[in-house]
Amino acid sequence: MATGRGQTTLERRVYGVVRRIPSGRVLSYGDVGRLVGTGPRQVGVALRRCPDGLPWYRVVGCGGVIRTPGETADVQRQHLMAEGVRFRGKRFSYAAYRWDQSR
DNA sequence: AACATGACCTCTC
DNA sequence: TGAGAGGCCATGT
Repeated sequence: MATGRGQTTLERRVYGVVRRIPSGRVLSYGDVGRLVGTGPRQVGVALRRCPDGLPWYRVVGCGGVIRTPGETADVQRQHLMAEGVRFRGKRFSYAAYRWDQSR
């Protein structure tokens, strides 16, 4: 059921941050949560809404791991590789591709 | 108002 | 290095 508003304030904040992630860069659920002032799980719930045009695939699990369930995981990996992320098996170096806002 | 759920994270063995 | 258990906290019922 809709709550009246299409999305909550928290969701809008999450989307706002995710939208700012540049191509070829990634951010973990935990980091996004830090930025918007909430926990990692809430970020996952928010991204599950997945609005059109949102680069949701640039949000990954800690340590450069795809935490997305089902076939969506493959889609995400394809998107990331297309932006230059080089996977090492099923993981990639999160430290190397992490979006550093200060730069 | 209370309970169950979840695209997570961190600590321990 | 890898696997398991606990903790968190907003959302939906």
